[in-house]
Amino acid sequence: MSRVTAQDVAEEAGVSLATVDRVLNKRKGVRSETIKKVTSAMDRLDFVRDQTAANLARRRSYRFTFIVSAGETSFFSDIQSEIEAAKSHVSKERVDIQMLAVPPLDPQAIVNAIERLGDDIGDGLALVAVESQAVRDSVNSLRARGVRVVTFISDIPNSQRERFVGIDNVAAGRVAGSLLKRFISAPSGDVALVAGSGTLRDHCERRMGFEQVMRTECQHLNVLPWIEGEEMAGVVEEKLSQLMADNSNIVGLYSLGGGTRGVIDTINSAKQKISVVTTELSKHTRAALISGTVDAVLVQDPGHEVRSAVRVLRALVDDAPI
Amino acid sequence: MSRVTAQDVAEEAGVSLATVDRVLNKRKGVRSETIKKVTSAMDRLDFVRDQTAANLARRRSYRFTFIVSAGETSFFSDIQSEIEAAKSHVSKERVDIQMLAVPPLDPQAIVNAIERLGDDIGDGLALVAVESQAVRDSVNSLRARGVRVVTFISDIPNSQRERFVGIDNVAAGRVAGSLLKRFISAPSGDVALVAGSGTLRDHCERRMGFEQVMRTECQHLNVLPWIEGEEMAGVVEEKLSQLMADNSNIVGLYSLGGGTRGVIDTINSAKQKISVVTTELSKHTRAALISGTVDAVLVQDPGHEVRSAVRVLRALVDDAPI
DNA sequence: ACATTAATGATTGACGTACTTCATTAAATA
DNA sequence: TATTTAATGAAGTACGTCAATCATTAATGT
Repeated sequence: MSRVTAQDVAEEAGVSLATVDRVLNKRKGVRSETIKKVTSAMDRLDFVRDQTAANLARRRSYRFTFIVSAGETSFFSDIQSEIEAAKSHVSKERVDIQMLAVPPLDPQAIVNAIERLGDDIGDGLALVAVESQAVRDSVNSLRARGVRVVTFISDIPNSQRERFVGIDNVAAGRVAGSLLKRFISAPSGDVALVAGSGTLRDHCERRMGFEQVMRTECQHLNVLPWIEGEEMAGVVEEKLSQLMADNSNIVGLYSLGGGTRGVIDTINSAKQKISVVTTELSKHTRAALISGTVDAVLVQDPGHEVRSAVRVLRALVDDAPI
Repeated sequence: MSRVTAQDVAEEAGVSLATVDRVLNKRKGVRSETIKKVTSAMDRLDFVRDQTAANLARRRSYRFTFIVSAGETSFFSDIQSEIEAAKSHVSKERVDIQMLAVPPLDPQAIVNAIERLGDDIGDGLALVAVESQAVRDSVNSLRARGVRVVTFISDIPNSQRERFVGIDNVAAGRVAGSLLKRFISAPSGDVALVAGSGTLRDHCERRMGFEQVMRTECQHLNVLPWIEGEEMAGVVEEKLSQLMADNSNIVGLYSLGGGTRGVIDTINSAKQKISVVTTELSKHTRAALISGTVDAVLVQDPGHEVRSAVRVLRALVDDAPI
């Protein structure tokens, strides 16, 4: 009934506990023949090493850092509270999480934060990334130091980050596109795009997916150049109301992240009937969904993302399959 | 740097380690005054007890049982493989998971399985429930024995199950309804509903949400009595093609779970143009989505559900907040 | 003042693994 | 054969907590 221990393996293999330990931790000084004896005994007995006991003995406690944007959007404050929640949850299992909020859309701020942390960054970093060569370099040098790095929400491809935790943003953009296609009944017209910034990979990817659909399936619709709101509702509101004043032909809008509240306020005070698809579920979008201002909201669950990031980082540190 | 231990707390409080332990485990024989000294020392030092070390000392290993339907739908086989994946993942952390697949839609099968398991059920049970008094009683008696029980995917309200892990099915139904509303351009017509069974709470709830939207926002559409496919593609295909042969006025269809493959096959071979919304992402629905047979698929991520169930069960056993 | 009870300390051996040290054995080399 | 080298065993300490035992001290009742 009770679990198989390394001691059991030792007996089964006819060797000493010390040898099993040497095999387990890949230390030298064991003949390949005996290694085989031990490993075969292991899977004969279905041995799985008790990672928690191992961590105890190693006196290893995982230390992870989360760097997130301090944007004023409720999406990011949601993420922060989810990280806090995860933190107190996993602290019972010897994993410490520290969170750093940096100014949004500022690659240098991220780089500085990483520099300032130094070794205090711990065993792993989860990063809401901004695409920039400086950040990429920073990530790569962390990896060279053995720090495990994952990106979440927004990715930095071509960097040495080991994983991206999050949704398939291109697919999300495509879904938004096909939804908007259905919602728009007008025979033709313009479609507005509102985003946070072109340096955010997730925004670019959603845009890609969206434009794919528009190009192939909605020749009757014309996608306007996107509005960059820099994660601030005020900026979005200003730029968007300007755009809508200039252009009375807008029939649809896709808010693909950042400053959705500004979008909602603008649409509310406008007279045009516009079909709207947004990202991020918050109290604002929820209300707008119910009132009919917004036709659909594409949700990503921040709690899920945070927990996945922790899980993946832990697996990376343990060299376990994901 | 290193973590605060119970020993540190003892020194800070000016008591012995034994006393701290008594407080920690709520054992008797400590004056309430001393309890206060200890607890205040604890939060002065930010002590969090190392749950993994505690489990080791207690030689506690969590044992959970998952009971799922052995339905032929790919949704359930997905769930089964996700459970297998979770199993090997958490086995490193002294939690053992056993999975039992029972015939679908058979409350008695669930009850029998629980009886047969006896104490072998372990510390907790995660159950894909079928609504029935027998199952409810069975769950309640488990709870009385101290076994923690959560339902997932489908709930059994009014039972003593402690949590439901899964999506808000009423909301999912509403989303399906409002999507279908947009997709259907015909001025009037009938809408077909395909489900697994009325004894599955999740199906009923999705139906509720769906009909809510239809009733309030789609007076031009008439929802037909639902088809129960009993989780078998063949049955669905038979009943649905019959229905479509009898009724040429069908303009929309909501497949709210179970036997979606049958729906797709039927629609494919029919000549009518019908707007379709389904649940469960699988290779069939994916293909149908791309080919245009299906207009939208509402996904729930089985891996996420399984991991949540494990997490919740563990927290329940530890008496930790969720 | 004495016996009784309750509260606390001190100590110890688990739990399953990591890691080190020292001794022993076997095999390879001179 | 003597000597070096490599492989293994045996034994111990540590990690942070649990749980039990026994000894000690303080508070209570008679």
